[in-house]
Amino acid sequence: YDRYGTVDFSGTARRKNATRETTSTLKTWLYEHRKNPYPTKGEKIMLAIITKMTLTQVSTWFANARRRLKKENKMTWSPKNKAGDDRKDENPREEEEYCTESRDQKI
Amino acid sequence: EDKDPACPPEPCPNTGATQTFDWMKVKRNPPKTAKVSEYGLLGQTNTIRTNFTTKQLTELEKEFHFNKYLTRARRVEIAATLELNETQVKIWFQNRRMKQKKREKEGLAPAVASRSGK
DNA sequence: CTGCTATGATTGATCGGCTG
DNA sequence: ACAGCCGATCAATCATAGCA
Repeated sequence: YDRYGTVDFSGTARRKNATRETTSTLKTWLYEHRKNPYPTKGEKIMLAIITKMTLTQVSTWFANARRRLKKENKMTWSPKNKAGDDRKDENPREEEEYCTESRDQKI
Repeated sequence: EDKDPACPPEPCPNTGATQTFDWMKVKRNPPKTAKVSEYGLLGQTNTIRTNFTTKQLTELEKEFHFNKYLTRARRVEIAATLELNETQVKIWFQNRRMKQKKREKEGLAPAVASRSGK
């Protein structure tokens, strides 16, 4: 459809949410690589096969997941609820003085 | 490499530690589609994602159908006609090419997953 | 049934690398 | 030197799924 020309036409790509197994696989990979959650093309293909998703969907999933995580800056997604327990992240942790890297404001 | 035999349906690692990895700190430069508004200052005219009008998109799409790549001259022409930056036109074409490629690749071999047919 | 949030997809634009 | 392209990713947003 046309990027929001509101041309919605009946039946066009019914976006379906991923199944639990699928998200579980992706989340596991993401967590195990939380230091560098950027799967290579080969890894994406592997994950795509395992989850039966397309390469694009896997890429999109990771892109969205990464952004979400970054936005919340809190890796607390896994359980996110269910049983009791949960939120608990005090400490705004804003230390990290602005490191040295900074955009040289080339005068 | 690769150790993940069981792979329980639940990562459930939660260490509580809200670590912040460097990839999370990556900030991108804000789009600087500077266009110097005719209205003078008024804050940076744009710093945001420009929204192409339907007309502009239609023209761009039409041109794209004509040729996938633009020449400098053509780009200048189009930019002027649509009131866009040459850069915006250039970027639009690049993105459009990538989009097309992706589409082809995908719409031409999605059902590879064995038959499981249904 | 209603409202809201989680999530998949789209797209203008950036980043780094490569090339003519 | 250097601009344009590619591939990947970002960031903001749209639209819908799905649950309270």
